[in-house]
Amino acid sequence: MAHGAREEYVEQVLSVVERIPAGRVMTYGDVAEFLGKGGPRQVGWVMSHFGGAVPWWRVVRADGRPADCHAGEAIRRLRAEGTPFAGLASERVDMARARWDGA
DNA sequence: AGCCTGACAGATA
DNA sequence: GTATCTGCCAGGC
Repeated sequence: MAHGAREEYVEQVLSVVERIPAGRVMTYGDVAEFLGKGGPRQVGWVMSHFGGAVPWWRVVRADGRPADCHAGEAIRRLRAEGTPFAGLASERVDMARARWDGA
């Protein structure tokens, strides 16, 4: 389809994010690597424009911290669904326990 | 084409 | 711990 490449990529990114179980997270890089195309920045681009329809708070940066522009809201939602954090007062997700590979 | 920007990542100081 | 740089891929001008 025309300009379909972009929309198709958007669809694929959103479908992966949609499948992330509650209490788990994926990094931007993980999503891109799982799809086998694009990169962390492309996933970020998709989320910024179409992420509103999926559990966007389950996509975090590689260090376990949500993106800066919605950090507070994301952390609140992650805590609400029982996502493990690096510390009680930490704003970083415990990646060793919460990281999901997409399988 | 060139240049800047970005919900990123890794390395380095 | 923070600050900065480079690599990455795509969009907008």
